[in-house]
Amino acid sequence: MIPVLEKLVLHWGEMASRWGISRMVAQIHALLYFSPKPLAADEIVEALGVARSHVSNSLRELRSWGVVKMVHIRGDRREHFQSIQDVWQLFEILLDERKRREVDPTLKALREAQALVNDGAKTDTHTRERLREMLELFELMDNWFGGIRRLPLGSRVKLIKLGAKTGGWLR
Amino acid sequence: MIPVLEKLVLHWGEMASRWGISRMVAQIHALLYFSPKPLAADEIVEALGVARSHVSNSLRELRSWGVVKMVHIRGDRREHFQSIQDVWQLFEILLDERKRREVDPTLKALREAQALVNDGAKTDTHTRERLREMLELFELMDNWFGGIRRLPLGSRVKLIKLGAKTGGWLR
DNA sequence: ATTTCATTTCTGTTTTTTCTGAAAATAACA
DNA sequence: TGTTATTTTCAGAAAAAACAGAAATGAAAT
Repeated sequence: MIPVLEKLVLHWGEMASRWGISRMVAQIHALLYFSPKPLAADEIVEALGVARSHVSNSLRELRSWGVVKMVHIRGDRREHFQSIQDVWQLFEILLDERKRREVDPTLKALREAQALVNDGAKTDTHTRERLREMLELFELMDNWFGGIRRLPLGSRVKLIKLGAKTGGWLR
Repeated sequence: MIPVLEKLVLHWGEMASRWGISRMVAQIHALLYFSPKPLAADEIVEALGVARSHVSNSLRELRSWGVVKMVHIRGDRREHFQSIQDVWQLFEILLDERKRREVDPTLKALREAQALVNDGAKTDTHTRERLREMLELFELMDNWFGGIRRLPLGSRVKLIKLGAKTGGWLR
């Protein structure tokens, strides 16, 4: 593997635990994203020095998220895999996935707790107030996300680019 | 523990792994956040049925993030702990921490890789292009975050509330 | 149809993370 | 200062996650 590529793949792997995914899944994705051509499972095995079965399972996970696609290369019997190339599309999938896993379940739990309180469950005033505020925050996040998600991708990108400029918010 | 409170604490614990923190840390924080009064370490031990030492370590972590403070209760020799109560402040700390752990190191790695390429390291054209795009995205995120972070908290909240409204972005 | 190559499933091992309990350290009180 | 209450440190046990390798399944080619 070319040094620069190797460095990136290893770093992706190191970051994996912080991103809440397994190291191998992250490494494989980095490899596919930065590689100039689709790779067969065996080539991934060779590049990363890992068990064939594990590559198979990791690829399944990546495909289930929609960040990696299977492609057929003519003249080769094996399946090949390639990552989505557009960073913004990748970013979007990542964000959706995180919201689904990290926000939605808690929003649900908070609503259920609120429902219990409304039905007269015994609760301290202070607890009730904290619950109300926390639920409000999560509802707001949910709406915010829904709102920005409804815009076409191009507008979202523009919006972020605007916000990145100094003073872009001040209007 | 009151049922509603217990439900919330258990849920926080379940979500912990998805949020990239340990279960106990999350449970303790939920307990302190929703509880009407500061709690002593022993009270946490009793409420959660966990080893004293573990509570101590988890509290240290929470304090290092600044989400939990120590308070003295007169007439009680023991230390007591309470969570920051303002949800927006909590949210902010969480976001800062995540950026620090999940974005900053990768931004650094991407810059280093880019520097290698600029210094003439052998790289495929395609790889180089993917690197450039990915770095651009991360730089943008970094700037965006820096920009919004520079606003006073109140403005940030307003901005999110605006974005949450349908059509709030369309102007 | 059977042989061959490729992929997946499954079981067990290794590694990592979380958590415990005893011992050491620290701080309050008399 | 000595005594007791409280907190922290640390080594290792228990639980969870990542990973390997063999066996089973499936799919193309002759």
